[in-house]
Amino acid sequence: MNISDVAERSGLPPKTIRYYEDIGLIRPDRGANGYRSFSEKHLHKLTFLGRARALGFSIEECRALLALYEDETRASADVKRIAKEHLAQIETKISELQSMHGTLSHLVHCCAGDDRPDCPILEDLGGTLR
Amino acid sequence: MNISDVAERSGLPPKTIRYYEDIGLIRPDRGANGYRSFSEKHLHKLTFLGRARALGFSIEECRALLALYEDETRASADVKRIAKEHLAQIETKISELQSMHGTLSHLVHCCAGDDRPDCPILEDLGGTLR
DNA sequence: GATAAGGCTTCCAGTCACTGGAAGGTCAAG
DNA sequence: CTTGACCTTCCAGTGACTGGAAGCCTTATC
Repeated sequence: MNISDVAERSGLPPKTIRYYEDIGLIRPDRGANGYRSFSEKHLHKLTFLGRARALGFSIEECRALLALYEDETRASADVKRIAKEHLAQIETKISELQSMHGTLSHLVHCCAGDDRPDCPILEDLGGTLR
Repeated sequence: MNISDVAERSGLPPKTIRYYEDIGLIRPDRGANGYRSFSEKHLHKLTFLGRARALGFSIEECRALLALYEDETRASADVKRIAKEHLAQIETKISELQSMHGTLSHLVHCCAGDDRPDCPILEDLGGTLR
C-alpha cells in the first residue's frame, strides 16, 4: 500500500503518518522508487495510534502502549497503569474546564449584552469588584 | 515598578510579561537604563490578562477583551458575544473529554491489571474486538 | 574603588503534535 | 509525450509560553 491508501484506511492524514515515521512510531518499508510501502500490520499499528490519540493519549503514551501491544509477554497491569494515569489527567482537565465554565457562565448570565458599556464580565476580569 | 515587582503583584512570570509586550498586549515605559517601567495601569492590564487567560480565553480573545476594557464607549453585547463563544468552546471540549473518559474508564474497569498479557484496553485500541 | 550577587536586557531554541507549502521525482492514462 | 495525480524531502509556522546563554546595570559589602 502507498501512503494515501493507508491514510484512507487508517483515517490518519498522510502528513501525520510521515510524522509518525519521523519520530519512530512506525517503520514502513520502501519500494525501489523510494515510496513508502505499508503492510496490513503497519495499517493495524496506525489504526491503533489513531484510536489511542483519539482517546487523548500523548505521543509518548502511544509509544509505550504500542510497545506493550507488540509485546506478547506484557503484563496488563502496565497497560492499566498508563490508562489510569491518563484517566486522572482527563479528570483534572474536566474539572478545570468545569470550573472555568461555572465562573464564565455566571458572568455571561449577569451581562446585559446590550449597547451600554457596563459589563460585569469586564468588571470581573479587571478586578474592579474584588 | 520593575518587571519582577509587577510579576509578583500580577501573578504572571516575568517571561510571560515580556512575551505579552512582544506580541503587543502591553507597552510598558522604559527607564534611562533600558529597564521596563510599569505603572499601576499596566499592572491592572496584566492582572486582567492573567484572569482572562485563567478563564481559558486565547491570546487573541484577550486582546479583543482588553480593547473593549479600555474602550469606554463599548457595547457590553460585544463582550458577551466573545464570552459566549468561548463558553461554547469550553462546552465542546468538556463533552469531548467526557466522551474519552467514558470510553477509557470502561476499558480500565474491564482490565484485570495483573501479570497476564490479556488486556481489553489494547484489544480495543487494536480493533481486535470490532 | 573593587567585587560579588542579583536583576535586568536581548536573542535563540525548544515544547507538542502536527500542518502547509515549495521544489522536485514518479507513475498511469490518454 | 504530456498531463495530472501521486510521491519524496525539507523548511517554516502554529499557541503560549519557557529555558538558557551572554552581557549590561544596580546595590551592598569590603
